[in-house]
Amino acid sequence: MKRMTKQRRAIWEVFTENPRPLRVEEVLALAQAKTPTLGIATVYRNVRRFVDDGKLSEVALPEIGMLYERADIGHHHHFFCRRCGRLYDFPGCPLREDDLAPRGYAIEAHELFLYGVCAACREA
Amino acid sequence: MKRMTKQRRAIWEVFTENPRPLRVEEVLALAQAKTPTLGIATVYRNVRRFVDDGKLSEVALPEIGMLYERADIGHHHHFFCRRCGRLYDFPGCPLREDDLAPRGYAIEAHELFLYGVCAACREA
DNA sequence: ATATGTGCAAACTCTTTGCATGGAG
DNA sequence: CTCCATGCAAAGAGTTTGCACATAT
Repeated sequence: MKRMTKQRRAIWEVFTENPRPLRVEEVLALAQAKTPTLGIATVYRNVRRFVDDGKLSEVALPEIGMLYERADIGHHHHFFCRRCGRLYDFPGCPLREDDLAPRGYAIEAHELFLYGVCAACREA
Repeated sequence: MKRMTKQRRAIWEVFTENPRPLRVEEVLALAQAKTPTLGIATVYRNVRRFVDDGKLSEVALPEIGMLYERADIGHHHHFFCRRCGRLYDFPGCPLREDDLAPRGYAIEAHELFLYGVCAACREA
């Protein structure tokens, strides 16, 4: 990361101020509050860059698309509320990779997506 | 499903002859062997239709995109081999949905994706 | 005979890239 | 002062849609 421009700083701040998976369009909207001239190509270039540098993780959600969140929050999974459309981080992991593989297969990583109704929507 | 055209029949046959998740481009190539004039728009329209009718399931794979497979093969998960790029169905499921939800959340569905190296690639 | 289905091409969405300008170091 | 980064606009990839023609029923 050679130069810290105001655009790059604004994009990074969006991720620290919003600790959940964000879409590129959300990042653009939130960062434009700080740097109004910001263009979407710059957002794409910077999130890619942050991912390459290990500062952001990609969250590729079936049906929803690619989102990004800070990489330093540890292994966890995601829950998508079908009623309100919000995406939640669920801490922890119910899986042991050793138990998942048929003989001969080596599991190196996994992703688990949960769908349902969140606590807030169930109460409403 | 009002009419059984030769295109629709060819597309369906591709799924019965290839019982694994298929990309739209694969479906097109395989079905064109049966119906050379087949266009890609027809494939898109038909897989959508089959999904709506419950005959195909969508398999939305992070990083890979949307694939389709017969809906009658039951609950299972998918394994992506990082070495050869093949996608495998893994029978069964290591999860109990009841155990996954923090208090107040209702889990209605889940998807699990596994990444690693398949048995064939490990032997090679 | 009639309306659904097809094929083509244009439109659309999401993402990437080329290039001239701007600004961090 | 240099070179990396930005903004714009154009280019790509993947998917959807409008329309006239073809065809299953």
